[in-house]
Amino acid sequence: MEEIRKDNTEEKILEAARTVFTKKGMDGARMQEIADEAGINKALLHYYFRSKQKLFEAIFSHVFKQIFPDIRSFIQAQKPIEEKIKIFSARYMELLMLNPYLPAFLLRELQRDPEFLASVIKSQGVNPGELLTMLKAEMGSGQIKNMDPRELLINLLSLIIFPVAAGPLLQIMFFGDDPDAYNEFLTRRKETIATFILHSILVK
Amino acid sequence: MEEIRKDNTEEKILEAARTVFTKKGMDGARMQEIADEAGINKALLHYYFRSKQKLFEAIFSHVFKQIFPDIRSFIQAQKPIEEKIKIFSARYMELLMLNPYLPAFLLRELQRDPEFLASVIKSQGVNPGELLTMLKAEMGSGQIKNMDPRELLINLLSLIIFPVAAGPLLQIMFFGDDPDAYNEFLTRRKETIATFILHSILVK
DNA sequence: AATAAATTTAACTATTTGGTTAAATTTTGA
DNA sequence: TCAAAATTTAACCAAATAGTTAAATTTATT
Repeated sequence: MEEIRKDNTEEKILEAARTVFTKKGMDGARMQEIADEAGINKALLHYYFRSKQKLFEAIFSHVFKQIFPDIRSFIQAQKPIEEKIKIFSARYMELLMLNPYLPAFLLRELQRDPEFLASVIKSQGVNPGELLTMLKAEMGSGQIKNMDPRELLINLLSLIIFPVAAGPLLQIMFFGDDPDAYNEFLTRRKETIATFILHSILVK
Repeated sequence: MEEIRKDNTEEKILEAARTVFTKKGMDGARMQEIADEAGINKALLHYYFRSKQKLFEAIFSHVFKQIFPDIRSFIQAQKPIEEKIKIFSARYMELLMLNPYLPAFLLRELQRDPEFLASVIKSQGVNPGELLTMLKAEMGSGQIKNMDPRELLINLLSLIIFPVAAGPLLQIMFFGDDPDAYNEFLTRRKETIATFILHSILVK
């Protein structure tokens, strides 16, 4: 059936575009390079996606969904706050370690075109309200210290995302330019982030 | 004297280039736009800086020095660790709030060309060794909990840099797209970052 | 005033790049 | 086998852009 074939080619293109776009950004990416990476020619690339912009938007939305996944999928409401934070940071770190280019790509593009970002956020229905409410509840029940829940969540995201986004820099400055040493560090972080945060916020 | 005049124009160019490059990145920046921003024409721009690459390298090094300033200048060795961390995060936050485009610019470009980054780091003699040694000493004397000092320093940098780098995103997602609310948040952070960290690492 | 340097003007080159086109070929489903 | 869809080939166009050039003009130095 054409559909399978079409899906395959479309998949190949999207995968290739993701690779090139996340590494080089919208401005640095070349349609020819995406075609090469997908193992097709430029004519076919435009046959599937009319323009670079269209292709970019498809990639951006996709990547955005990836990096703001459905939080409910990895937070179980009934678990204690310790578990929630441990699981959240471990899962998120794993996600980023599999896609190390995503954070810096997102940060770069959202600076280039904040309006587009806003439209994606709206259309995607990203809403941290639920998470914030949950944190607020934990504070109300005295499990963790009282503070602006946004601050706590942003701290958590900072500790998870920044070390991946700044990977090349940290690797050189702190790990003797050794990718293995850096990756071991990231792996350890899956646990140490939660520890670090919990030490700070748990009411003892 | 020509020197003063030359300096003025060169300064104007560097300032303009900094503005355009940090906002749009190497790939997105246009020489014409830099010339316009500097209030000169393209011919003169090339008269001062032979190529876009040369100009970019000048900017990158400059920006890099800014964002990795001489740490000794704002950490006094004799103060207790609480003070050191408070002052460090407050000063660093102030620096970034005055230059909000720097973090995302750095992250973007270091991903585009890690080799160039490495050469800049070497030539600039950036070396966190001193800071790490200081932290290790504080741990040895029982002031703060024992941990990998790199982890502590990276946590500190994460909490400071990420919320600025992800500014446009956070502003939309957490602050109702209100720049004032977001900026107040950043201002509060000058203190809350230190509090958050100290709660986590101080030996009570 | 004379000279040299800084700056502008404006046209131009060469290259890159996104995108198109049309014809040929291959693949696929009916 | 036939028709439609997918893919390739190869040439092409138009726009953007980095960089150049040379002459004219302005500004500063002596």
